[in-house]
Amino acid sequence: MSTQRADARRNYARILAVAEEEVAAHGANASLEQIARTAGVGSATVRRHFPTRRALLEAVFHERIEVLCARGRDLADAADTRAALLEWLSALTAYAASTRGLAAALIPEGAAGFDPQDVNTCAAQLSEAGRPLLLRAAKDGAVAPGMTIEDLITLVTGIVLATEHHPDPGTEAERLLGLAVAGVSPQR
Amino acid sequence: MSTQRADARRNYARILAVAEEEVAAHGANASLEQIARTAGVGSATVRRHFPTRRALLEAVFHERIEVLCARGRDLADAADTRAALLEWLSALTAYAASTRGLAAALIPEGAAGFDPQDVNTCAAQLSEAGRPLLLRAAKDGAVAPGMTIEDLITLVTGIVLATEHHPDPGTEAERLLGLAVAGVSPQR
DNA sequence: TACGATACGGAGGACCCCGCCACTTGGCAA
DNA sequence: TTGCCAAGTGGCGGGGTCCTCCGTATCGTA
Repeated sequence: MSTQRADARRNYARILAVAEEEVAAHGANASLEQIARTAGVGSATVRRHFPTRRALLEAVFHERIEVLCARGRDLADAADTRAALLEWLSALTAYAASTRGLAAALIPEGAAGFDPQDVNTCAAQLSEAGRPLLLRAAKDGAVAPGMTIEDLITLVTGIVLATEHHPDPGTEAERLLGLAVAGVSPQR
Repeated sequence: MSTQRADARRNYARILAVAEEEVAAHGANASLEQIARTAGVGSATVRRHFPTRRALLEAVFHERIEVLCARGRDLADAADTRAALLEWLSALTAYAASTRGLAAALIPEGAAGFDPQDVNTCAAQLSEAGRPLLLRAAKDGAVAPGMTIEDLITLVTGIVLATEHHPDPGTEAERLLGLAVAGVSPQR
């Protein structure tokens, strides 16, 4: 491993750093060209390290996502399983809403998304982190049956996507999440 | 009114027709250039009739949306107010999920969206149609208080956006809607 | 029929993504 | 240390889009 040349690794890091800022500033489809320019490398180099835009986005968000995963692990043995799940969802929502481009990176690829060894995908990473919380809560009967962690993440992603425009995306997104959690119109 | 020249009106119609197909085929950001080409007009003409991409999308979906509004009116005096609201939401979801680009057109503009006389916006149109249903249901205590029709539409939009990729977007979107309606984890 | 406002569309600039390919450079072996 | 070769680089060109400007054609009317 790491049979990579030293300069290649340096460039990788440089590009990643610049990409972080650029994505934060201009959202999910920041100009790759621009990133290359301010990183001081050719555009081909960017494409070499990150063959697709998604690859770049995922790399950018990877460590950030890790924080959420850690949070999930912390909550894994909380006393109140329902509260734990909800808190994690809330954290996810807040985080996605405050990080430009993250939601877009979470929604699966265009095609009937099955690509080999995509385990490191941000979405998969999050699923791993959240699934235990959902399972525990389900065992306590706190959530509707037949619900998967992917459902929840998709829901959150959607909410964040639809509120990105809003003056205050964060609180708006959390409001809608609360709504969905409580139920728009639960059975009586 | 209609002080428009005849050829202008013809072109408008042609462009709109082509745009419908093109958007259906390639989603919300179909190539305006391409639309102009297959409509047999210059790209400037497209931009003249529809200054912004949103304007074009809204024109494309306007009549389609009207169907949903009519449905809302039909449901306005149903006996079961809750069922009426839910059915409308379901119809909206199904419709948005099966019509490429619609969801994208529903999410408000990038900037802190306040543009004058935007009453004819698709979103506003839908709000008008759905609000009575929500109000009636709320009066019967069937929905959580403090919820606006915009909230619901945003929720649906988000769900559709996040499921667009899915092999079967329609059923997936409706599943998630059902989930949100029933509540992910309602209070006991 | 002639004229003026209205509408058209092509050209050109700016940007972007993408693939190719000749060149440089880093790291290993002698 | 030196030399070599693969790994890595970046610039260039092609194709595409969006957008604006401006000379020109056309419509509708006087």
